[in-house]
Amino acid sequence: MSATRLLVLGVVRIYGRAHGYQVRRELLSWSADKWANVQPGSIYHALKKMAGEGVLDQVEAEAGTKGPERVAYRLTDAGQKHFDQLLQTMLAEVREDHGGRELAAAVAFLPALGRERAISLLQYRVTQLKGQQANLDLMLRHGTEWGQPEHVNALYRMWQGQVEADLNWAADLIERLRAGEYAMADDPEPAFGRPGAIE
Amino acid sequence: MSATRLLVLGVVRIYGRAHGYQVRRELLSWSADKWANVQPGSIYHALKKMAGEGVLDQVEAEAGTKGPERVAYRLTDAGQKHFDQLLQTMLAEVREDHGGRELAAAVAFLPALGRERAISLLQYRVTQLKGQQANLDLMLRHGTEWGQPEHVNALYRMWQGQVEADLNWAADLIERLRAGEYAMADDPEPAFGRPGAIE
DNA sequence: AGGCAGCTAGTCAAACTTGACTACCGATCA
DNA sequence: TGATCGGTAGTCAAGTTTGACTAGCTGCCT
Repeated sequence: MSATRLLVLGVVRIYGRAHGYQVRRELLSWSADKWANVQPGSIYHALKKMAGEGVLDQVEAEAGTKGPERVAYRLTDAGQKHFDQLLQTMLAEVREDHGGRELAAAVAFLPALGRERAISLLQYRVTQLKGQQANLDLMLRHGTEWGQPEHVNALYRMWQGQVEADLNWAADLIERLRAGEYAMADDPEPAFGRPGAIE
Repeated sequence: MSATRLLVLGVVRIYGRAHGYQVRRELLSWSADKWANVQPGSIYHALKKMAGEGVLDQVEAEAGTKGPERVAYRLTDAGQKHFDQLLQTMLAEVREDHGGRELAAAVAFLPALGRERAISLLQYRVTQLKGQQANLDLMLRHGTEWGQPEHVNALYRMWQGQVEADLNWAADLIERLRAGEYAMADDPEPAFGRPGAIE
């Protein structure tokens, strides 16, 4: 539902100022149309919607530039906050993220969170996932007792596998971040030599 | 996109004849509003749409029954075919199934496929997943060479984990089906004693 | 010069989803 | 008796997504 918003907002943030087609092209180059299904219409819609909400500012294109309209946008302060908010929520919260779309979008902007912040959000995610795991275990054990057809177990096993994979991934990512892997926005000395690779 | 269709169609199929609220209640009792996000509007919409397409027949409610309208539906022959078609596709095809919604819906009706058919569809799925796995491996190995920011690796690892979980689940389900687990629609002697549990 | 292929930029109707809302009925309870 | 609570059945406007379509410009070929 808001994977599109995050992606659009994030791309505008990267460019500082961007018009619709620019966002569209960038996202296409990330193949985001596949893993987050962002279609042109959704992008332009999100842009307009957010402009209406005040998280984006419509900046007129520099005069004299030829071609069609080309309306450009820029993040407002509220926009920055909104971006952070979305990013945090999507990384930390599990909810029925339809197909990991939102999580994937969040990971795409991972460095924008600080290293420590990313780590604690992921820890929160891990906690939630453990809770889900416990629930699913219960379901599997006592589900058939409670009159459900047995093949529903296959469903529970599927969800178990997904939750476990997510859990392992998150735990692994936490460790990598702790080890200094990946360049994060708040890393000191962003000089050459790559700040703190595996060491 | 069509998880709703399959669920609605499947419930009507089970009842033989059902009206909207009945379908809605049944799906709610499966918590399908959570794992497949089926909301009332979608259900009634799907029902009408499919009636328009000829896969469902509008049967008038028996006269004299009180209360509001209560329009009932029944599967046509085309409806049976459509149901089979959807079920097969969603079980076998991986595609960007947004959040496993479609797969979950398919598993809910697993017994409706025969045992052998379910097995071969799952085998097809396994094949596809192996292909995806190979692709992701490539991406992970040569991705950073190709100018992508390193944190994109976290994305690939996430997808890898998901694909692997799906793969293991499918393989496990195949074995369980082979071992005779779960009552399938085409099992011989559906007598008491549970046909062919683990043996 | 003419033309046409392809990129740029975005629009739009149709489809679908959301979930709050209406309205009817039976039962319970003071 | 009549107020009101909960279950039944469905509608509807608003919001969102889809992806095919329009239309201007540029560069290149002939």
